[in-house]
Amino acid sequence: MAGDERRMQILKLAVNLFSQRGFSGTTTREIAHAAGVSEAMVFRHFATKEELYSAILDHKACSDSSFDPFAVVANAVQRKDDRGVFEGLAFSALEHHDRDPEFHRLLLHAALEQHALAEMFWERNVRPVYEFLGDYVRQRQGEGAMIEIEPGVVVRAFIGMVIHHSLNNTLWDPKRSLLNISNEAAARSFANILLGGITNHRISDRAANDSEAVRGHIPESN
Amino acid sequence: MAGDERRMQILKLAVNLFSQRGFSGTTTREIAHAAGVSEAMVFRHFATKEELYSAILDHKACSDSSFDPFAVVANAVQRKDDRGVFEGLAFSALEHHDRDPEFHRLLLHAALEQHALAEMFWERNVRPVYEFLGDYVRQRQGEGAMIEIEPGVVVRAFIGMVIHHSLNNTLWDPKRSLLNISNEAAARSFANILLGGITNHRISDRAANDSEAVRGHIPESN
DNA sequence: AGCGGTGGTAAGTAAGTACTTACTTTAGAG
DNA sequence: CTCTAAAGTAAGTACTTACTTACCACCGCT
Repeated sequence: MAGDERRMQILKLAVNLFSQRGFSGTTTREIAHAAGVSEAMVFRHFATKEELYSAILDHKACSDSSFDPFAVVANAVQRKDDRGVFEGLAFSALEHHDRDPEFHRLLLHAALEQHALAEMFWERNVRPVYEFLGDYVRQRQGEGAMIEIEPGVVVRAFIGMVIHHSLNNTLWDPKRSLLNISNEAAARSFANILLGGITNHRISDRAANDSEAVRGHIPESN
Repeated sequence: MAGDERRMQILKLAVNLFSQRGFSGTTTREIAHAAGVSEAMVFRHFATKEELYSAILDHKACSDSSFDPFAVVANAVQRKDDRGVFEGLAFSALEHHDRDPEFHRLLLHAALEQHALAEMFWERNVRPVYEFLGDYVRQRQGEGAMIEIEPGVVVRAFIGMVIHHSLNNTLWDPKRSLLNISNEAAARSFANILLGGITNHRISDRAANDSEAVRGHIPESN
């Protein structure tokens, strides 16, 4: 087997193991065995276990990405199609996660282990989305299309819905016993909730933003 | 030092280490050293490393809980105070997570490692909340107070906002460089978004549930 | 045929790893 | 003070870990 081919094969098998057991839970022997070669072969292609791990995260997070959130929503943003923006983003993110469930686990492991590449991923892939979406919300607020609310919290709420849904599907409830719903339906519902809420207000009573009714049910209010 | 006292001390120190490095990333020697005793002492109190780990998860998830979501919202549920229910729940969950950030990490590690107690926690602590909130939404829909939408997806969306926010604060962005907001404000905003959405609809145009505009921007629509 | 480079391994090594054993110290009851 | 039970440890054991070394087999090239 050619060098590059074997390298890729080891990498692929290692992804699988690291995503299931984490860095320190995976042994180089297991990786070698899974790839059907001796341990020495692994160490010919990757100087250390850490280097193999980094190569994986690097490969997954950067090169192989294949998911460009900006391209997905560019069209809708230009047309100021709020539903298009949020629903499109949610749908493509959910699809991406479905296509590569290992990545989510891998990333969580890396973040928990405080691996440098997890922070890099955050800075390079997450922060820009937050800022981009935040700007969009701010713009739409300026146009009077959206209520006055801290844009950051809107973005957090929406990304929360989407990521948490993926996290449930891959980690907590892979059988989907709690909620079994297509990505289309989920994306549509999340966008609907964000944009319209769930209460049946025929006349918008949004003005009462800090309604009195809320107070008093929150323990330790300050 | 008395037996129970030492046992508790070891447990406490082990929580800290396990939450930071996970099960296989933490050595019994580190635990012993952190507690200021010899390894033999750890194994006198806990037969195996696994038993210590389970004792921690058990202790954290069950006994020490100190967070009863049902008690928190019972009052608001009875009064059909939607904002009270969701804001109260969000706030107390966020406060709880703030008070015990190690637990979130611990739980994630356990889930990634597919530890049996993670599933148990899910079944005993998460599923009931989903079902309870789902029932509440269903009831309010029956009363015409909420739009017709799968209750499960509403609950998922809301819990997603809250949990994802906590996850960001403890794991991804502990410096809160992306969003620095009090738990009160976050809970209020999340509840507002869920209940009212963010668009500035003076007249509710919610009827157009499956608006045509959305289609066509979603890649691979089936 | 001979030769060098590449793909491959068996058999190491030194430093951990979880867990044990055999032993000493301490504190409190009679 | 004496006896005992529990708190505590130093120094193991058997095994695993990441990583090396020394060597083999094949294949294209002159």
